[in-house]
Amino acid sequence: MKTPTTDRDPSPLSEAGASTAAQARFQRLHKILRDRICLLDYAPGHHLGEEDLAQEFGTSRTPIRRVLGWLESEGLIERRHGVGTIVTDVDLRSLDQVYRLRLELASLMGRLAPMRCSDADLALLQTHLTRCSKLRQQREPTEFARLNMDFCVALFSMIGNAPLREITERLYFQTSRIWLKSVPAMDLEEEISHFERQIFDVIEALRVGDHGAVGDICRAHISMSFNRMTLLRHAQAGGASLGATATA
Amino acid sequence: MKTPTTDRDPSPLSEAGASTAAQARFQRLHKILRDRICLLDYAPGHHLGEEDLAQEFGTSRTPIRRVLGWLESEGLIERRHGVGTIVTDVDLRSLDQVYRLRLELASLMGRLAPMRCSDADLALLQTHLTRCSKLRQQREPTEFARLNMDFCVALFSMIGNAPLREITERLYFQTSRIWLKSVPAMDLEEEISHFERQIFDVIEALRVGDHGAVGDICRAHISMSFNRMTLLRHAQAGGASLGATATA
DNA sequence: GACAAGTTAAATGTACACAACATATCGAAA
DNA sequence: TTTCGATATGTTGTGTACATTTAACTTGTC
Repeated sequence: MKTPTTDRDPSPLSEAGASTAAQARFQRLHKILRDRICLLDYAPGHHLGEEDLAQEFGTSRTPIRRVLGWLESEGLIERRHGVGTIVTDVDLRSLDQVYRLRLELASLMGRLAPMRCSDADLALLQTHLTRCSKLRQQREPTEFARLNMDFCVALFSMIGNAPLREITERLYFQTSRIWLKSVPAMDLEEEISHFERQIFDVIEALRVGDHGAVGDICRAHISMSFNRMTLLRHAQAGGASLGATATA
Repeated sequence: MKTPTTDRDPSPLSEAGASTAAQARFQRLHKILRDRICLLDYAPGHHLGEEDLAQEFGTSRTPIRRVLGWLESEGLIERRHGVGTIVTDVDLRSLDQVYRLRLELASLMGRLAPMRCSDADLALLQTHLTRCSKLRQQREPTEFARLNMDFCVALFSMIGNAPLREITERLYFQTSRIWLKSVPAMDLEEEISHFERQIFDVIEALRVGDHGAVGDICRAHISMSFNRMTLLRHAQAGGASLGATATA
């Protein structure tokens, strides 16, 4: 119950689920650290000490180093000899490129191959919708972040084209935390409202069996979400240049 | 001179070029092993012993293990505790999925962002065209494989959208060796002829500045190449079921 | 007071010995 | 002859001590 580890998902990382104990531990640690990074528990620039992590998880540095190597290959952290391991940040130019690509990939989601959507999957998305409704009253950014991640992971896991699925997940994990950084400064209620509508529309499209529409819905929401974030950033930059109230 | 290591390419793997000696060695080993896998020097199923590699490159197993971990994250090898490390194979279903995705990504090549094409890049592609012309008389599959890889790497490095560039390279390295396995059974002269036309057309499009056309040309050639390979496979399968001359 | 060289501390990279694991081999009993 | 099992062998995973590198601190001099 503490760590579900999602054993219903046959291919979260690359291929079949963990067979040996070592691979199981590897995937567990990988997911834990990845979530900490993507949920801003480890913000960009945060220092990750191998020794500290080894002590926390009761192992030596060796398995930790393997996990860190994987996270490095995914572009989430950066290691420098003699300096340390830090969570990477993404500049606005790169972020813009990633989002433009994500728009195109979203269109392909249900078109290259039909979505793999069982009744259990639909039920899971329904729970996300319920969680989102409750969240409209709580308004906790942390819970919003986790719900967003849970929903996206669940949705992406339904993508029929395997390489597209992996790439979509990869790009999401690379950029979600950057978007998340802007959430506190945004109108949280509005964001939650938009997100709730996205979940609702996606469920509707899946229920009807219009898999192409799922991609279009996601594309539209990704686009609008990115636009709101960009607008916010420009407003902040403008306000800073005028009133000099920013931290910089 | 022995190992060019392409220091003109600012971002072959993930980010900036190797700064420390350790990272330089890592990238060198990574490129060497990746090329061996993708050029079928290590065919699918081939066993890669950590101890052997360590001895060959004059290091301990530790740096080797780091490189193997990276190759594993790229889907080129598979490691199993107590068994060994083997080069992965790709079944036809997965191969079909990858090619369908590559078609779509090719269309985006010059559309998401303009190609980064300098005069030096054009000159490099010209040398590829020259090499291809010479190859029409030599007809060496190995050289054809290397030329194909050199051209694709050079072309992909011009993709303006960084994440699309990385993904395109990644998918190419994942599947090129599978296509390469079928080359010996194909009409090599025809393949070389097609490839030469592709290079010529790409150069022409780049010279005119029609970056969108570059993607369309590549898409067309990828599509036709995959069709020829599929046709060949079906012919082999049909012949095997009729005459029982196959290895199976 | 400012600057520069040496020193110290902390981090990742490396090497090696050992543990855990899977498979092949050999042999004895039914 | 067949089958089951113990054993031998080879492979990757882990733990640990040490080397290498970087940045910050200290200290001495101009």
